[in-house]
Amino acid sequence: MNPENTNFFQKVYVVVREIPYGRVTSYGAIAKYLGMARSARMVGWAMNSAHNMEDVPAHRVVNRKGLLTGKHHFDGTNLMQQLLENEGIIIVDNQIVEFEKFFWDPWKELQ
DNA sequence: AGGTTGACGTATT
DNA sequence: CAATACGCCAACC
Repeated sequence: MNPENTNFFQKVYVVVREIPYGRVTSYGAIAKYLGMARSARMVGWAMNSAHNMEDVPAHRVVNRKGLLTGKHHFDGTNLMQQLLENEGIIIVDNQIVEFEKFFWDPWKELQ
């Protein structure tokens, strides 16, 4: 995989790195910010590549519902939840409690 | 070269 | 209001 050829992936990494501590965002929000709101799935694939990127906190990115859909992709079964809880985010049944409260919208924040 | 999958989201029934 | 269908676009088989 050559992220260097795909600016889209680079942009995703940049946005994810901009997520403040104790905050989370959604794939759609990032996709929208990048102008690819129609393909939130690509953000997920970008995260998959970001798996090698240590600077990209993929655990802070969840789906629109605040559900940790990709936690299974992490090393540990509940590693993603552990990381989020470590940042003060409460998670119950793989879902972020008061997701809207912790939600960080790049379109709104960085605009 | 073609078909399927997927860390999603929105629309429709 | 819940469940299902479909569209997106890249990667994988």
